[in-house]
Amino acid sequence: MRLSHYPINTLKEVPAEAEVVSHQLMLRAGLIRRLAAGLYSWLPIGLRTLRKVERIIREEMDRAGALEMLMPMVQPAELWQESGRWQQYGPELLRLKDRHQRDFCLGPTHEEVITDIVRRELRSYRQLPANFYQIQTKFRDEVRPRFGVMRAREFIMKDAYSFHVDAASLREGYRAMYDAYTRIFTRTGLEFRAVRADSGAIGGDVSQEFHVLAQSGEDAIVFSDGDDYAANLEAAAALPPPGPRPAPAQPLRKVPTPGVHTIGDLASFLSVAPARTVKTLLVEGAESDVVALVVRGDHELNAIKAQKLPGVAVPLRLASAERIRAATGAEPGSLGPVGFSGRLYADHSALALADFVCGANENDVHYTGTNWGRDVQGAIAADLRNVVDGDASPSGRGRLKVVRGIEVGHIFQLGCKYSEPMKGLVLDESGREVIMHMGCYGIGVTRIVAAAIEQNHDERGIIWPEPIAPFQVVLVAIGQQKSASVRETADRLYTELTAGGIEVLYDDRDARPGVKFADAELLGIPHRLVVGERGLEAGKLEYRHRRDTQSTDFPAADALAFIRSRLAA
RNA sequence: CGGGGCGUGGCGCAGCCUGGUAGCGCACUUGCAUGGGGUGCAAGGGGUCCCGAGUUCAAAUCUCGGCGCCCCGACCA
Repeated sequence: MRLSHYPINTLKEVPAEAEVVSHQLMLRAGLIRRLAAGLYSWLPIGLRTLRKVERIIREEMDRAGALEMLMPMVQPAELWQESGRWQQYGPELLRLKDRHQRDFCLGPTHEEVITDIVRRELRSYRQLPANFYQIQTKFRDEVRPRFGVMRAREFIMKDAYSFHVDAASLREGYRAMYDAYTRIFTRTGLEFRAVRADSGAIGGDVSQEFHVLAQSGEDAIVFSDGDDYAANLEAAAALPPPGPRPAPAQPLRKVPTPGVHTIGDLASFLSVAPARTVKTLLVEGAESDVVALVVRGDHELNAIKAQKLPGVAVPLRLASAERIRAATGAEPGSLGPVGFSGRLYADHSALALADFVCGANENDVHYTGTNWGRDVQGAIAADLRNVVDGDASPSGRGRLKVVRGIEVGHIFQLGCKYSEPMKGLVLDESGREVIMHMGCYGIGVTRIVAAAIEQNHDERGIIWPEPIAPFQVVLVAIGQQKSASVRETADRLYTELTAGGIEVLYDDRDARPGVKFADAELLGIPHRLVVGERGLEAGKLEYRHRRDTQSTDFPAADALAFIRSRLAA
């Protein structure tokens, strides 16, 4: 492509709405433009990268034996009522009516539609296993779309659905998708990690997420330095500390703590480590009561773990101030387990403490020297907290490390969650009707592009991983308006390289060198070729990789071979 | 949804407090110069100041209502 014929401008200034680098750079480089909140147009250069990502996904899905198809984005309400999600899904599901006042929604995902197709088409176990996928636009009316294409309302997703006679076949199909995903993310050139996940709203039993590692990631993921254990922070188990709890050494004592409402305040007021204190959170119970959750002062409550406990309302909600007062007689900030009469869960680490500090359920008063058993009865041991750096790995080997990640893929063994209510049945070998087992597998295609930039950029702009760069080579002609030899050489190179199957972005604009270099770097094209009068006189061209700090000269005559060798490198 | 902030040429912003001619930088057009790291000079084009109502002789500016967007907290590819 010749830049002189490309009318999209790059931006020198950062648009105010863009907070994260990938969003800023995508706008500045002219890859995307915003239409409305969470809605983006893909401009030609951005679309080239998007298509490359799609191509890699398509090739690997095909190779894994999945069959591509395409389902409508607009879906009838009946299917969603059948699966029960018309009620469950909430406001993220964009609902609409047609001219006959019939209810529809914009598909946020396609389990219902595919299950409907499969239950009509597949009758026999002999047709299984089957895996269907599509690369298609999804719509989720996000509460707060942000970070550009990273969390947009409309986005492109690759979604695949597999169907099996039994759980064993599902596990096999799942494994095949795991392998395909590993190949896909490896091929995109991104640094990623597969982690165990909580299956959340989509449901099912087993699930793993694929994360691109990046400081700006919205998710916390943890892995062990001792083996291959890796999990989303939400799903990472915290082990009970080893060894028995020390015996009580101090008497229970009330101390006034005026104005102390946080663990930080408490720790400095009493000069104790936060790890010697305990915080008590009251949450709504399942039976209109309140449930107390106790974690060590320096730990954080894990909401996913907490809402799985018997008696806790789903989704997890902190109790209101009034309910807290009614249950304890105190305000948040002075709560504690001593004398609490309702259901009481305590995290393993909190339970391992002796002589700890906690609220006294009396405003501005705390206890010191608190001990389980002696002062608090009926605490149920549970894993309630987020793991932290240095915790022992649940695998039993190594220590955990917490890093940030961007979720770009998620695979699930759904089991019969959809096929059962929607009657996805086939006949098995013995002629009996059995419910199909189902897996589903998603990739955020548009999100991969943003994640790639988060992981690969510098102060000058994007640095595309080669497999998904919009062009392989940027050809910069310097002073071609003045110099016929520069112009002719650059034109000839462009023709030659393009004919040789190389994707070249040819900067033939009547612009100054600085402008061209700056744009080439902002756009992040991996290989840069410069044609200038200076080098040409010596029969040389200049080559520089986007990650290099220095250019290298090479003979103008071997351009094609030279570039080929660099592309292969 | 709850809390904070912002809506002024395509983009980034000033002006608003203390009402009276709409301004700066980038981008764009034209000309001249320049020609290896966002070049210089000059001349231009482009704005219902988010919308509506009110106060006033007069509203970008003050008041009220609406809409839109951004940022901070519970979800997801």
